[in-house]
Amino acid sequence: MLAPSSVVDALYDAVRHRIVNGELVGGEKLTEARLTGEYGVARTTAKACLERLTTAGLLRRTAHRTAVVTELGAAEVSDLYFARLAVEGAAVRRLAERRDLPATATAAQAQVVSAVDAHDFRRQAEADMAFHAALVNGAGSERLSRMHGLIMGEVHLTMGQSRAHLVPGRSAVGDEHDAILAAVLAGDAAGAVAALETHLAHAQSRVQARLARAAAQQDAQQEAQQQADPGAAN
Amino acid sequence: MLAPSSVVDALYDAVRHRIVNGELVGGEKLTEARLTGEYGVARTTAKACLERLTTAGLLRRTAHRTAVVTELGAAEVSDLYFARLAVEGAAVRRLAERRDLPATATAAQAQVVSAVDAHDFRRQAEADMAFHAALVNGAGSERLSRMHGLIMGEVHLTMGQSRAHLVPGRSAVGDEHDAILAAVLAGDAAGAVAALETHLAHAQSRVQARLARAAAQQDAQQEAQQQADPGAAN
DNA sequence: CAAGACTGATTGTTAGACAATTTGCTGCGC
DNA sequence: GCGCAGCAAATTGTCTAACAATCAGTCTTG
Repeated sequence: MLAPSSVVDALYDAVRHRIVNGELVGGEKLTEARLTGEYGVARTTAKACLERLTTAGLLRRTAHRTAVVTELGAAEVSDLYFARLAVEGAAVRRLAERRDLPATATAAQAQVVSAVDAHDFRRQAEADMAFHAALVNGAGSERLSRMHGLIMGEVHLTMGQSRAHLVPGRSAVGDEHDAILAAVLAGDAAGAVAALETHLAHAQSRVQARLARAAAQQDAQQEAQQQADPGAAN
Repeated sequence: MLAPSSVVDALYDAVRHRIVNGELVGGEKLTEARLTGEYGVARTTAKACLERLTTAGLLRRTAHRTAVVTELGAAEVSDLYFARLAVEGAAVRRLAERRDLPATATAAQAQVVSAVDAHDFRRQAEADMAFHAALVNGAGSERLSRMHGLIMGEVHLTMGQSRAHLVPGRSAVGDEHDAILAAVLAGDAAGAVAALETHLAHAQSRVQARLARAAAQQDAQQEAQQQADPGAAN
């Protein structure tokens, strides 16, 4: 893993990690001056970095307004997974048609299983991302990979938010990944896509459930606060 | 159509138009200094613009090297259409499942037909882009639209190169568009996707044929030159 | 004739400046 | 007390100028 030669690249990676690791929480503001101060770079560089993070979906920004760390709502998560299925589905279909099982995918899958066994959520998330990226890259379409990269930043975001999530069953994730790989290997395009679809549906429902819990918790907090200080009600 | 409020936006649009209209030909170099001089903007602005054009696929650039206008080869066109089918296919499938015919799509289709009748190739290309964009946007997925935008720049490129192309049959394009819309309206998801697939396949084969002709022509030119000056070979 | 050094062009990054815009606050009138 | 105009601070958008790093071609030299 070589260090990025460009300052903008390095800064991008640094901030990206802080975001997906939850160090920079959703809704937090990120001014150009802040990056300038924290990393000792020129404002021009900071601006370029923010622009990239914005196109990657990790930040939201409109003209003349400060960039804020993306906070995905239920509808947006749903949209994200729809787009994800479109891209990964195309990749998996092609892989199955060619009976081409990318070595990187099986390697990543092994990492997932190992991380699950070790209860290492961070590593599991990374390996899961690597697995899906391997499927798409394995399809050998530069543009499909680019499109995938465009949305995987946001996907990573939903995983960062789930650091403390419960492990589903024993390891539904591992089994579902295996099902996809098996169908690909069998040359069963429709089956592979179907397996991918159910896998993504499960993943999404976990995210949505956690989102709903978080929203309920926040509501409860607000209510409690309101009861303690009724005058401050909107 | 409001003028872009940002200088970078305006510059981006201006250069983009010059590229897709063939004024800036494939392989041509675009330095930051050149934009600075031609448009009277700061180099910072020019650089930001070039970066955007690069992510849109209209330019190619590697670190420390001058950006050049993208020139698509046969393999890249094939890849482009594969990615395109993945995105537009997902959109059309969703539209059919909802039996949702976007008004913008039918409007764009009318424009296509009218442009075909008028033999106005430029307008036909624009309307065709608008039609496909309307299908995707009609699906209502922000991320799918973003991904589509990521590759439509390159698609536009292939159309700009075909300014002088022959009209296929009478208007296969119009009929194929109609077939897609009909299937969507009938709620026939599989049929709509299939219609889209054949449409895109035809479109691609036209582009590839033109590409092959151009390559053959270039070879012939090279050969003639070589015969006139044999010593300069290789 | 080939390998290496030099030169010009180009990009990457920084610093500082100013205009335009947004935002939060202040104070005014009601 | 409340809404609203306006002001001040913060922030972004763009520009100018400069220097270092890198690349492409040329030129020298053995």
